[in-house]
Amino acid sequence: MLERDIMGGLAKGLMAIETFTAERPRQSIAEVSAASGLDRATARRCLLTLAHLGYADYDGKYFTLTPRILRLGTACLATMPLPQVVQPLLDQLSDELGESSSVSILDGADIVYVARAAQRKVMSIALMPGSRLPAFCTSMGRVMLAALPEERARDVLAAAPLAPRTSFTRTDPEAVLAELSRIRADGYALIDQEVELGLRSIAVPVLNARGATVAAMNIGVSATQQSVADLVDLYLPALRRVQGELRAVLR
Amino acid sequence: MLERDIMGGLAKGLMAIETFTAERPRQSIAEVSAASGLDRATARRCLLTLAHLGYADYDGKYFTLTPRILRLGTACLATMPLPQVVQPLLDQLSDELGESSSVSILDGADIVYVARAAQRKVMSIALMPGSRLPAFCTSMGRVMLAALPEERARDVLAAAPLAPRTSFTRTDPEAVLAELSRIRADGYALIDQEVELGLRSIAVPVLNARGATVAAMNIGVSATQQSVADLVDLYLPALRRVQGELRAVLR
DNA sequence: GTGCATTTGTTGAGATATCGCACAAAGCTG
DNA sequence: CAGCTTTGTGCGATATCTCAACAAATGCAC
Repeated sequence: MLERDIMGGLAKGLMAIETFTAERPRQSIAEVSAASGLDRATARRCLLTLAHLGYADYDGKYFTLTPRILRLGTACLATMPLPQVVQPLLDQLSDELGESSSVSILDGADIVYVARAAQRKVMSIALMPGSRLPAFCTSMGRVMLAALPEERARDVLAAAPLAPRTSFTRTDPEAVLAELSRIRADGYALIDQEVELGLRSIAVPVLNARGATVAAMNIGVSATQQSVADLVDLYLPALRRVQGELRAVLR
Repeated sequence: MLERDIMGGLAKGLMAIETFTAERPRQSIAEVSAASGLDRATARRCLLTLAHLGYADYDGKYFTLTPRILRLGTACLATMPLPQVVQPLLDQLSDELGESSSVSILDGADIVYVARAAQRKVMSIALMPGSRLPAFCTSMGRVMLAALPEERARDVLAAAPLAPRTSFTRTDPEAVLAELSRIRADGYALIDQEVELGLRSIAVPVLNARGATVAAMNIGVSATQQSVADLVDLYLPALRRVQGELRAVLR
């Protein structure tokens, strides 16, 4: 923390918050200290401050985050015009095709769902706005990686370990990079059971009026019911249509 | 900030983050300073810290929050077993009735949506997990207020100004308190266009195995299509059924 | 249980960083 | 260019951080 104009206390507090995950929803002072690398005394003061402000609960031993924490994130979700704009279009698209569709944005090596219209349950995990998946093995993630300068995409792929999620997952960065250049040429990405067995998905970029990629939009289908060719023949045209509608609306 | 073990820097930073709303997605240093009450120099350091950590973007003039902020909240969302548990039941309920249903929890004087299965668009505003509405005028909010000790509910109603959202909104705390005792007796809450014109809604508490109210679940319908009697006759039984299923599952 | 080793929560003091104020610099506007 | 608003920057006062020590709690072997 030697840089001027950087507040160490804020950075440490946010680090402490991020140590709370689905696997560790309740943590003691020492656990937060170990997970964050903060001194126990510092972790303790962060947590007491969070409790004092209502962002955390404290039972004398363990801390848990309260829903108040969500205010920090929702300000950002509400900030983005995207969810409001795309939700009705997504609903319509999903109804029309009878399949789930979603819009997500890129955050580092993850995609973050910002809107979703679900139909049947193809996936085992429940996706909702705010949910995250790795970018490298998802159709939407690859679309957004393809929109980055090649060097940036390479950095993202090098930073994460590319953990396989199924036997189909491509884990070689070079193979993914090659796929990205195909995506750039074709304007869409297609994955076949790389995220989850039985799930195929096709995605296109969501472009703004200036042609910049601001998000990605996909349709996910059951591998047992739809072939790869179906995805391109049946669903790509619909995605392209909504892509055009969105492009006209987004500033 | 004279209290021991309270970190002023963290508190100030979180305040700065909370000044970002849907109405003010992009803010300058002076705007954040004015909105938060922080000194400009302090607001500047907070914002630069957030930008340095990747929680905010800075174009030299305006700051915007990045999706990275969502990590803080998603840890909490993922923490709660509720969303994953209720989503499938909510989907089924919503399909069966052809109406939107939601589950929310109480945070202070607000309800926070944690899961939602949307059908037609009755409401003008888009609701999604993380969205907030005032508790006093919503069916789910009243269900959860009714579950509090009377004194706590009185505090909540006294703290907020009870701003009317439509001409139907009840803004007298005593009237709402009387309604709460009716809700305690009947086990459900019903609102008629108090949140938005044309919207009626009925809600029941989501109880855990020990009978404690952990959330609320509702169904919202168009006032032009469903009478108040319909809500009780047609939809309450379905809500009660799901309530029972949930109670068996929730620890 | 008892004794011992380890972990955890808390407290204190010096070193260090931040806060808020005042002022300088830089844009805007007419 | 004057007047106003906003942003950037030293500086003393003040609060926090780090590190250590210590007490309480916990775990464990027997």
